[in-house]
Amino acid sequence: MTTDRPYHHGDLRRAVLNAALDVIAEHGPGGVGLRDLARRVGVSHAGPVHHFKDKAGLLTAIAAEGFTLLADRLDETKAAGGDFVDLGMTYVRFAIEHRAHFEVMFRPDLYHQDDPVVEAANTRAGNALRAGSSGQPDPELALVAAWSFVHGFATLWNTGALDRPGVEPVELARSVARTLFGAGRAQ
Amino acid sequence: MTTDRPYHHGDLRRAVLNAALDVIAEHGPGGVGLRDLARRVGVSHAGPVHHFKDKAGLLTAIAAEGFTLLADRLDETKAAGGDFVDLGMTYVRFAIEHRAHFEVMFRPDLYHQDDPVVEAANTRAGNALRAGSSGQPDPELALVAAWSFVHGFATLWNTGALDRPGVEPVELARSVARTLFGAGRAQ
DNA sequence: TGTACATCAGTGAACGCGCGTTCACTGATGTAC
DNA sequence: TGTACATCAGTGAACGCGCGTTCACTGATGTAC
Repeated sequence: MTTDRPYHHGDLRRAVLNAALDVIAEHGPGGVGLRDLARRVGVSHAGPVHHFKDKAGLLTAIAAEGFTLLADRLDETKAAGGDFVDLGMTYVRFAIEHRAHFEVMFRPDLYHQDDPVVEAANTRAGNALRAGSSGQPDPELALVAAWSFVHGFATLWNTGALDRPGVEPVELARSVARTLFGAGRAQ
Repeated sequence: MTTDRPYHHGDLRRAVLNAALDVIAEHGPGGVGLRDLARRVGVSHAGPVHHFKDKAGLLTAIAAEGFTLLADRLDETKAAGGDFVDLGMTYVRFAIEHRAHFEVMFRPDLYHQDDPVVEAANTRAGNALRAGSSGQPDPELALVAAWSFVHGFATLWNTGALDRPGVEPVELARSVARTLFGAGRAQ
C-alpha cells in the first residue's frame, strides 16, 4: 500500500473546504469533523488544523466565502440592470446552488461573526438588498418583506417542503414574487 | 452526598424533553446528547433511553409535539374567525415562542419522518394553512407566498438578523403581511 | 551552477473526553385474589 | 388486611469509538548570495 501521494497536497485548503461543503450539504454543519475531513481528503488528521486553526476557523472560512459569493452575485445583478425581483431571485438561486454555504451563514453561533471578511461581505450583501428596495413605496417594510420571502422560500425548498415534481424553483419563486412585488412596477 | 432523590422520578419523560428543548434553544439540535440530558435531569445516563429508545426517538417526540402544537394553534385561530394574515401571525408567534420545536421540525434528517404522530400533525398543519389561502386569488401561489414569508421572517428573526431595538416581532410581521396580502381584502 | 538557510506544509504519537448503545440488574408500584 | 406476582422505571458497569487539540518532528520548497 505504498500510495505515491506526494508530501505536499497542492491545495489542501481548498480540498478541505470542498469536503466540508459536501458533508454539510448531506448531514448539516453538525456532521462536520476535522478528523473526518482529513480522512476524506487523504491527509493526516492534523493537516486541516494547519490551515484553519480549529473547527470554528473552518466554518468561519465557509461563512466568509458564502457572504462574499452572495454579495458578488447581488452586485452583478444590480450592475446588469436587475430590478428588485431580480435581486430576490439571485438570492434564491444562491441559496439553492450553494446550500452548504447558506446553511452555515445563518448559524452565526458556529463561527466567528467578528471575522473582518465575514463582516465586510455581510454588510456588502445587506447593502445590495437594501439598495434594491429603495424604489419601493416604504423601502424599509419592502426590505423585510422581500428578504423574509426569499429566505423562507429558499429554506423551505432546501428542506424539501415545497417540492413539486418538475417545478423549477427559481421560476416558481419568480411567479410568486411578481404577484407580491412586481404588480405596480415594470418588470 | 446522600441525595434523597426518589428512585422514581415522577415525570422523567417530560423532564428530558424540557431539558432537550433548553439545549436546542441554546446550542441547536446538534448540541443534544442523551448522556448530557440525563446529567441535567439528575438521572442515570441510561434513564432517557428507557423513554425514547435513542436520540432519533427523542427528536421524533419533539417534532411530533411541535407539529401538534402548531396545528392546534392554527385550528384555534381559524375557529376564532381569524383570516389569512392572522394564520400567518400564529405561525410566526409559534416559531418564536417554540423556537426549539420549530428548529427540529424543519430538519427532517434528524428524526423519523414516517412517525404516525408526526405525519398526522404535519398534514393537519398544512391543511390549516392551505384552507386559509383559499379565499385569495390564485390560492396555490398565495400559499407558497405566505408560507415562505412567515417562515423566512421567523427564521431570520430567530437568528437575530432582523433584530431592532424595541420592535415587537409579530407586530412588524403583521405590518408587512398587511401590505403584502391584506391590500385588497377586508382585515 | 551550487550551496546554505529560512520557511512552509504536513506527520504521527499522545492526551483526555464524551458519546451511544447494550446488558443483566434492582427498586418501586400496582393489581389480583 | 395480607400476600404473591407482574410490570414498570431507573441503575451502573462495560464495550468500543471518534473527536479536538497539542507537540516536537521531518519532508519539501523557495530564496539569497
